[in-house]
Amino acid sequence: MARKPTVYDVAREADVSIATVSRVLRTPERVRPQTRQTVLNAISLLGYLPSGSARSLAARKTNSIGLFLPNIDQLDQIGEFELTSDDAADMVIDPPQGQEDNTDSLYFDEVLRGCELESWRQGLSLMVSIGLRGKGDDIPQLINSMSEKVDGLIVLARSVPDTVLAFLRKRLPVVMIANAPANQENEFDLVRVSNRKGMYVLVRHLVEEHGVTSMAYVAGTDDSPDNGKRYEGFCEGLRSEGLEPSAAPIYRGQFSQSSAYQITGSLVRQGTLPRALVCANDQMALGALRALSEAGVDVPGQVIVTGFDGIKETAVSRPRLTTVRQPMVDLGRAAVSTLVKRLEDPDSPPISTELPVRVELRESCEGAMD
Amino acid sequence: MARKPTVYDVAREADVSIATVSRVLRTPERVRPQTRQTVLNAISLLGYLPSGSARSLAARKTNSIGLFLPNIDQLDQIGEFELTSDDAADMVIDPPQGQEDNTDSLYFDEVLRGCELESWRQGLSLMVSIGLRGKGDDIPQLINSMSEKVDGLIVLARSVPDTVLAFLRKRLPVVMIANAPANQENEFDLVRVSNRKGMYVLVRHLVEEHGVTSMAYVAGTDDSPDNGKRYEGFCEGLRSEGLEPSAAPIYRGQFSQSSAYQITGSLVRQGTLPRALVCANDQMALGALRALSEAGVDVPGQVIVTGFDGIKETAVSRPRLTTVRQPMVDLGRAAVSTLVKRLEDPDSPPISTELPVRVELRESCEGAMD
DNA sequence: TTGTAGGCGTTATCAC
DNA sequence: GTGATAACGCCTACAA
Repeated sequence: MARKPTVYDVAREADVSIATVSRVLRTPERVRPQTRQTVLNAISLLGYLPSGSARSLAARKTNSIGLFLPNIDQLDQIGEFELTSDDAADMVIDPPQGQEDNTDSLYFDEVLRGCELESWRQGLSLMVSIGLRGKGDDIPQLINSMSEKVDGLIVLARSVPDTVLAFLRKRLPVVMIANAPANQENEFDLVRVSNRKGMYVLVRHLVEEHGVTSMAYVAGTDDSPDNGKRYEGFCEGLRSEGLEPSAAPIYRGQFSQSSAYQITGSLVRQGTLPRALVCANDQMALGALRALSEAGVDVPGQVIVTGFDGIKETAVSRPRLTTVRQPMVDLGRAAVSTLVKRLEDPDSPPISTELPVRVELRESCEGAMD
Repeated sequence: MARKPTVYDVAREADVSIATVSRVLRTPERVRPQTRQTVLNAISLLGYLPSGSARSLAARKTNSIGLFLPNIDQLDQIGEFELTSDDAADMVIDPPQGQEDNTDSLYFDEVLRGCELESWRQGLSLMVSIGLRGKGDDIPQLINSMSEKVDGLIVLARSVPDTVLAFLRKRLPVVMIANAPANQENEFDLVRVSNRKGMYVLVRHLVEEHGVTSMAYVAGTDDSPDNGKRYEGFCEGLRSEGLEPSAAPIYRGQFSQSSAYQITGSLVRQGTLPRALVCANDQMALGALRALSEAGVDVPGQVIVTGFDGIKETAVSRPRLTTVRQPMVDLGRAAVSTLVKRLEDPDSPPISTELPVRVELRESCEGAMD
């Protein structure tokens, strides 16, 4: 493979000017069919492929967009990767499961799918990157890696530190998925789900269909807007049923299985289990389920448990978990769609979209009133 | 936000030449500290961000690589996406699970993670795209979308038609994950796992530790090289234990849960269940498990079941499934690593890497001999 | 150490 | 319908 052919090579081969070659590619109808064919032949003969860089430079846009996902694991621990061909097979007995946090990645992967899909439909290329860790030192690296190569950015909540976010935002359009930094909600293009409404509907269902009057809220970290919105919905749901939210205990978890596992364990030992444990996410609901199962507490007979997010495990746990499913793929698609709008019209006011969620009823609350 | 600032703006602001600005960015040590600082100030004052296109054009490389994943769903069915803000929540009872094929995506997502990770480590940007469907019509679209913007490509097996693959290969470096088109195995840079060895070790384990002498192979589609290699390993395993491979029945599935579910159901009804069902992938093993469970057949007591791939469900099924785990993240990392080598040295001979797999023993074959 | 100038491969605006 | 030619924003000898 010699040097890559350019328009000049094609032009020479077809005996036309480079302008004509360009036209054949961009506006074929403005070229006489015969000339066009000659050029096309030359192109395929030489195996010519236009240079994206040159094209982007001239057109002043890249037709690419970037997506930042949160970093799952500690990237710090990632070392060299050694390429060694090794036709072998180890054997292990009952391998431990991965860190529980990994299941989060499912969420992101679906969002990614959505972005991929919609970018493809819109004729855009999608550039993907894991987010940055805390230190701002990585900014130069970030710049080199991505933002200089795209027309706009999609950022999943908390995948990029606020300072970096501010930096990027000054330079190119940014769409946030899930939520913006505190107090800047109406300055960003935003795509999110109706956390509040989902929890609201769920709580009302518990009261109306299952006669639950005593429920506790197992919260996530308080700095999470998701958690905040969900708690709001929880309170509103209670209130709309004539129940007093302040009478419902809050137990503070960390969005993790283990946190809810411990909390639930304590409640069992103290004998202070409510009729229903409403968890701020699925991971915690699963943790609660595990603790209850180990304690021999019947779900949903004695205690109802609900989650939030709709991760895959909810459909295979025992009992299967009632949850509020987020439309993750649509989140991605909506984000791309929003970004495209923003690129077309840079000065329009912020676009905010709230996608509906879906309450999915399963055994963990089913038939509990009977 | 006015027009984006360029080197010229920065140069003017700092009262230096554009060459100096460039040097500050690329080779800071060759600039007097004082000048450097002036330039840096101007840069941050203006919010200057170098243009990736221009840089790539001048440097004759993009520092980006592309990844093609197979398209999961039928993209044809994907329509417009309408942006509508809708603070709502539906409710459904016991929603059906997604199409079973979706679990495949887990596999790809992990590969993607690996690519992402290693690209990041190597300072490269990663461009992601779902593959193309059969028709070659999409080639122009493909060209515009991706190959013109990257230095090299990573392609997951069967995510791109062979014809398109041939086209791309002529124009830029391509690394295949899993396997190359038939009869071209030694022309490609390849990264794969030791399917053969994994199955071999598994089969020997079944014979030696569990005394299994009667086993059946539940195959995937025969056009799959994976399936072929695994079957080879199966046969070799038997042979090495003094058993005759041709005496072991093959049941032809489609890599899908339902196919194995039906096959297993038939075996139950016919009363022709072997001591062990060795499945070519996890999906089929799960299907078999389901059929056996419904028929009241004890696993592993009466029948041992094994899978291949190591998808997440294997760790939560009942009983949990013995399987051969593919190091999916490492596949991705190895692919990027290979591509980097190829880019550094375009003319070296094809690089082929085979990563070791890991046999994971769980209840579906545990204690079966006791 | 710093500046000048040519080139990277396209697109787009003019004339012809 | 086609062909010069000037951007596009950056890099990099080569000079100064």
